[in-house]
Amino acid sequence: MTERLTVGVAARLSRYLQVLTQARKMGKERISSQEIAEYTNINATQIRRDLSTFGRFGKRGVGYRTDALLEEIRQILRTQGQHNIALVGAGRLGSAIASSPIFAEHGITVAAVLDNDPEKVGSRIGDLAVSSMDDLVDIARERNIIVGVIAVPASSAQDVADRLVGAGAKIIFNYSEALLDVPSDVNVHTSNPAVDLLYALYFHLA
Amino acid sequence: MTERLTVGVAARLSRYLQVLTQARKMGKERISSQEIAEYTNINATQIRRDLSTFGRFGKRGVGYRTDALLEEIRQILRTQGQHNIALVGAGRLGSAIASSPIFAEHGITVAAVLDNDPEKVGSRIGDLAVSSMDDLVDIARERNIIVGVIAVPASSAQDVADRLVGAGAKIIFNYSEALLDVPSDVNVHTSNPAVDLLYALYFHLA
DNA sequence: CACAATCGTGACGCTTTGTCACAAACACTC
DNA sequence: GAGTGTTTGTGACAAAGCGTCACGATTGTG
Repeated sequence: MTERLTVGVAARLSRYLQVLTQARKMGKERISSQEIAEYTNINATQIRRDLSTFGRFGKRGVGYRTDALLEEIRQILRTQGQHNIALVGAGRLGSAIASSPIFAEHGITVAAVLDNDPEKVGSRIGDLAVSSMDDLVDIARERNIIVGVIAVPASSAQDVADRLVGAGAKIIFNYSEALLDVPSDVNVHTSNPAVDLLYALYFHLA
Repeated sequence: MTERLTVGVAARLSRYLQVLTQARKMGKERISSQEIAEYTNINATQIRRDLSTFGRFGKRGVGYRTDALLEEIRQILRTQGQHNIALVGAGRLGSAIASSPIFAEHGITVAAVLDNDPEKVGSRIGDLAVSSMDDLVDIARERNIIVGVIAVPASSAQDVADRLVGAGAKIIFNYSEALLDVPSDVNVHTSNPAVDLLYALYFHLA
């Protein structure tokens, strides 16, 4: 067992993953640290240093093989397998997430879409049927789900979070504005585009 | 004119902003560095240090006044005003973004929704009419827009990015998987939930 | 073979962050 | 109004992380 990566390194590896995935899709077979640097705004030397910690993946004078490097990074992050996630909320945002191809590319499967609204239960989103919230516990157990995504209005977000935790979720992606109260062994990632935007604006104006 | 903040400080201030906004909505009039720390996983001492760089906003023995601190931070980030953004893509994701209350709370107005599809042009999303992409340049000039949000499939994302740049956009939020090529004075933020999820998974499994 | 490109890596200094410690200010109770 | 507990503001210092320069090693190309 290798030591645990620091937050910074893991974050940068994730960025590399993102760039490499896209590069592969665009048919690029090789990529240099310089090119990755342009897309990520991360220093090229830093990139090489990050990668060389885990092995010699590149060829001098040539660069890295896109495919191979992608696999290496996934291995480092130990996320090569298939992961099932549960999505709560079958509204506009939920539908958008469920039908996005972005997850499948990274080995993540939206294994269930759930909603409280009886009218939505049973309807189809992509090739998934919307399940009732009452089935959450069973579904989570059956499909080995530890990641939940919350795509409901802020008013019911805490309730959904409680139920996800009750069903065994350990990682929650929160797309509502609500601040969630969860046990300390559960990890919440709240995404707030508005705040990210203000952050970006600051650097633009400076 | 104060000096420019470092990336780290600005990022943390943004997190505080997020927490404070929610705290205010929940009717909390005062908040302590300790409480902010619990929601952000940022050290309480660090929080106090960050804030004290810009003034003495808190009261010893009491904490910070939510309202006042919120305003202070917005002032530090120089983002108190009203900001107009253009949203391209009137599909599921676009609609979800356009009708989210999350932006209004932070002084950000979705000033225009645009789409290529003639069938969508003219239809309403919330209280906005969808405009044609052809009107982008005019709209951007009239409403002083420098921020564009891309909510279209990856295949047309680069095209949209080019047109946004042509219309004067300096900050682009990209919700597609595509890697975008833009001039160096334009700032691209690509959001990839799948990669963020792998990142979170790594720390869970470790 | 000469040359250009690119990786891998040592070295070093700067910046940022984490942490302990503690005085000053405030609220509350009795 | 004295005493107690809470919380901020801040100094000091150690640890970690990052940026950068430099340079040899390796590979592809003409």
